[in-house]
Amino acid sequence: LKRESVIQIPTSCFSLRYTFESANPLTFFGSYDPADNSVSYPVGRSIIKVRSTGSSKKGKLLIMEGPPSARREAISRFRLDDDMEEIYGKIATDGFMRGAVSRYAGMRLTLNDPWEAVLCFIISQFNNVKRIRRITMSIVNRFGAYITDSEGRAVARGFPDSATMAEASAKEFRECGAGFRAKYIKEAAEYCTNNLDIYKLSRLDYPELREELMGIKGVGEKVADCIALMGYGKLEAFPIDVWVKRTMERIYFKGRSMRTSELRSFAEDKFGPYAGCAQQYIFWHGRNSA
DNA sequence: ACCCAGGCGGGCG
DNA sequence: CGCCCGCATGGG
Repeated sequence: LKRESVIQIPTSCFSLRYTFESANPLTFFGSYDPADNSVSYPVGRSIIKVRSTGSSKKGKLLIMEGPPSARREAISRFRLDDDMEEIYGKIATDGFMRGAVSRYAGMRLTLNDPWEAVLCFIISQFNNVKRIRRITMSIVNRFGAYITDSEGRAVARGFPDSATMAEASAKEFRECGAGFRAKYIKEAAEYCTNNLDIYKLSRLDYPELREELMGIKGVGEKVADCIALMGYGKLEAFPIDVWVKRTMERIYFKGRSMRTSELRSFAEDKFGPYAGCAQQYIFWHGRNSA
């Protein structure tokens, strides 16, 4: 019997719950258990479970169960090496941002597998959070490879890779509830299997990466920025969706209607290299306080 | 019934 | 370029 490893690491300024709930890829294919404040999600052929203890004076403990790689995976996935003092200092520069950072203290961006990010954010377009999760889970449950326990019993499914999904038809994605996005999913799966190795794009800088990603059908400016941010960790990426646009117009432009290009350059000037982190707080706080 | 959702592609001027 | 439209589907 293979014994799963349990690792504890101290964390500071980290909220597992806010991080999970804030509509990032983990929200769409992971699961959160409020009973023990834990998040479980598939990585390869394993399930990783991460539990965060209550606050202590020395910070919280993060307890991980899973394969030996669980520690490294969780540190990467939840960006635990980020210096939140530094980041908050750079983005909490006005009343709204201080309020957002205070209300959702410890909410982190997540860093996900690029294909996970491509699929989740294609599904996200012109959609709502609840339905994004239902569609994503439906696809995982239909196409993901079984994950088995030590006795060979299937306990869950992994995130399906692009090659597996490229063999499926748009009709099957429509049956998962994807609607008009089904054809984008089909084409993206084919493109990322046959024409573009998205795992080799990590070496590109943000502008180059953005252009490459926008070569995928169904990936425009906003979705490309989400993928750059949450699939490649480009913190300067600033995705502008309806909530970010509305909130920025309300807070910074007296309710005037602004072009996306104007909001982008405004954010670049105001938040610089941490614009993506600021964006997550604008999005989530703006949406939940509307 | 009507409006909206972490937008995008295509067509038009 | 910028702007406008249709788009699948389900919840408020």
